[in-house]
Amino acid sequence: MSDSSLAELLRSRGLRLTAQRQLVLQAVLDLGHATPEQVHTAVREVAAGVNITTIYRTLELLERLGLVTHTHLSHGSPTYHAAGEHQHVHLVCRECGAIDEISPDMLRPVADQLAGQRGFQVDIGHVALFGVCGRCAQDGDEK
Amino acid sequence: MSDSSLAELLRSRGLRLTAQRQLVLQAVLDLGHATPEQVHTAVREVAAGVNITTIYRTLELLERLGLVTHTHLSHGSPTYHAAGEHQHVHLVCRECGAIDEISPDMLRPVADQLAGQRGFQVDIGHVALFGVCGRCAQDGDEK
DNA sequence: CTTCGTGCAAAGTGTTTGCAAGATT
DNA sequence: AATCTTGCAAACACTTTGCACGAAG
Repeated sequence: MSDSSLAELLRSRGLRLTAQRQLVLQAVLDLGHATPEQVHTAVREVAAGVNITTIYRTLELLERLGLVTHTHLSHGSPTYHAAGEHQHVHLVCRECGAIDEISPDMLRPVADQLAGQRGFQVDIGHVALFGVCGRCAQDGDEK
Repeated sequence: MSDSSLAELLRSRGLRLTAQRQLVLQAVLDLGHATPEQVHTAVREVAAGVNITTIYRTLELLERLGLVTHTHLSHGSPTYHAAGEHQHVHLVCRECGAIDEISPDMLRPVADQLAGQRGFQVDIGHVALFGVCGRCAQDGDEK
């Protein structure tokens, strides 16, 4: 389904549809959100020879095309999402690293306020809230 | 002022008070928020020979001691803050990279809701909201 | 004088770049 | 056939580790 839109987007810019590009996009769609490394692993399950360099280049390309975006959750590598999909806000636990998702509606009032006050357009689908999750908060109390 | 608390914290754990540790803490306090590299630069203005390795190790130590924390704003290096200081929420512009700060009060309702609903304790002082700042939003429109 | 901390150099990650061979249109 | 893409290898930026010397308690 999104293959056709990928093909169109590429064609309209004089770019080419390749197996790698389809596979990377498919991997991001399948994985929900994933690091370049995770995408690489997923892609290689189907096409063994694909190089990590191509993953990076393709993710960047797909982002320029507006098909995916990325966020930075905690340390290390960025996480890629399909763009325009069910957006979500990430809750990242500093203790255990768990990543939870909540509806972006929760932040809408804040986003509206910021847009009104200073014209800042919050990318509401890619917010990460750091903190301590319920489980770890309990564990901490017990100590 | 915080030198004394640093000294106490170190002593209570059998660790030693060194010039480097004082300087790194001071740099973080002075800079408000800074990357390891920026801390390094600041420290070297006072003590030329201090190695970047020591900056990393000391920031990690100060974080364990609860004196500083770090966040990830956009790509690249983490940003260190004094812990417990005037907290702030970061607005990071995806286009121009500008970092703005707003009061954490704005997020308090959201934080309270999350704490109530699922026990997630948002680290409200270290939230980064990504998006497009007012200036870049305008520029984008004109294209 | 004992143990901890630092500097230095080297090894690790994760990511980007240059270029020739290969694929797509 | 023309030009975009890929793979490979090397370069990079940032961070961590091992070890011997130096410093703090």
